[in-house]
Amino acid sequence: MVDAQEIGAKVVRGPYQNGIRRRREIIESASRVFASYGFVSGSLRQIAEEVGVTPAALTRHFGSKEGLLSAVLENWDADAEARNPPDVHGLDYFVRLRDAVLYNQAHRGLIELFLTLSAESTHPEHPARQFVRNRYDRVVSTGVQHLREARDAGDAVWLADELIEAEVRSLFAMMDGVQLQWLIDPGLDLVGVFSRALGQYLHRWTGRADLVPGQDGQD
Amino acid sequence: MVDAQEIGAKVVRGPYQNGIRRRREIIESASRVFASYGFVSGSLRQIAEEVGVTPAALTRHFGSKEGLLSAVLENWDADAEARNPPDVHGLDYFVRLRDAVLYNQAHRGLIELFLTLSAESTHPEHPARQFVRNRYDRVVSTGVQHLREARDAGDAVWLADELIEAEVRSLFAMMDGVQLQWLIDPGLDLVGVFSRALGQYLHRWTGRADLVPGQDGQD
DNA sequence: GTCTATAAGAAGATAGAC
DNA sequence: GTCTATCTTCTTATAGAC
Repeated sequence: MVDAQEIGAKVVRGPYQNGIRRRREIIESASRVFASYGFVSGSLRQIAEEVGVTPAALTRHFGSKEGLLSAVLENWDADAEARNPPDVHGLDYFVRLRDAVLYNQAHRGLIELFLTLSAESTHPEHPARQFVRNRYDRVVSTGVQHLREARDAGDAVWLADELIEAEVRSLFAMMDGVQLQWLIDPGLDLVGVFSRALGQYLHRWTGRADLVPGQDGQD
Repeated sequence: MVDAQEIGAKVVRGPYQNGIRRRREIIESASRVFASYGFVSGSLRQIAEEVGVTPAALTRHFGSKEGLLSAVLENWDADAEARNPPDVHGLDYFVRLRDAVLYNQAHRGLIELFLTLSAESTHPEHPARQFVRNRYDRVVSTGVQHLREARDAGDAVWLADELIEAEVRSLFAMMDGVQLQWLIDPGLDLVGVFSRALGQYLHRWTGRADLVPGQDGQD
């Protein structure tokens, strides 16, 4: 990689550094605002105020409000991708979901953004519709792949492929739903309820009882 | 009941009838709009246009936009209340959930309204926040009550009360989540995925295998 | 890069005519 | 009961100064 400051034998004192930092600040602020108010109701003004610039600066950076949404979604995806280790396979993938929920509990904005945009993009003309749908397809097919792997390796009981998809879909549905309940009532023992239910899925798939956590959600 | 038209021995040609019908039309239209766009983004203009009146007529009827939301929520609650038969107890209550999902599938607006408002009211200052939270508490405690009843009658295995609440919460979470997936991708076999997952809960609670439906979701 | 100023429109709500 | 007309505020986006 060539350092941008040395291109053309002339040292360019960088406005770039500031621009990149600003861009990141804006995306983070926009994520918060879209998470709280949705894309339609969240305003550029609000985001600009949080960052400490004017709304005009935002459209300058991202072209339009939808451009900003795209940047937020890309950022979200990249974050999520970077977070899950690539060497986890089969049943371990599902055991790890407990960590994902733990992470979400500590980063409320993430799950808020996901659920808010998901519900909102239910509408056919929502700009994030395709993104949400593709993401769900990806998540489900990843889950299916891992459960199939576990089955073929003999770690899980035999399940027909259609049943595997139904199992994976209902597991992720439960995960989303519990997180929604937690958003509505933060007093809920999110990790406890989730990991117990997760344990029931693992128990059913493997026949092993040692995968069901205690009632406090600890192993 | 006294007929309003006969009060005071004089026949009053009723503007009431029209008013009541209008009111119902407005509430139905508002339910659709709030379901599609959420409360914050859904506009009085849009609703007024659907009904064929001006926005001023709406604020005349309901005082404010929030007043209209209250009417929508009350209407929704009353509908739901009227729909579930009161003589269903214990395990039957959960078996009936399959019918509820079937009904929701045929009335997409209902589940759309619920999920849209739930996600939206995640925000502390949303006017429907308390309503959504109370409704969830009611749903969960009703479920807990029925499962406890089943347990005490010997229809379900013994489960500690805290475990019962976790089971009920994860079941309703799964139900919401599957419905969300269906809203995002209407091609999904909603009833199939749900009733299979429901069957797994019933199977776990009772030990009976005959409660798990076939892979096509039929009994 | 960020600003001010402003365009062009849509929002909720109110006043008063009919 | 519903209308028209109007008020105030807020929206996204653009033009041009610095």
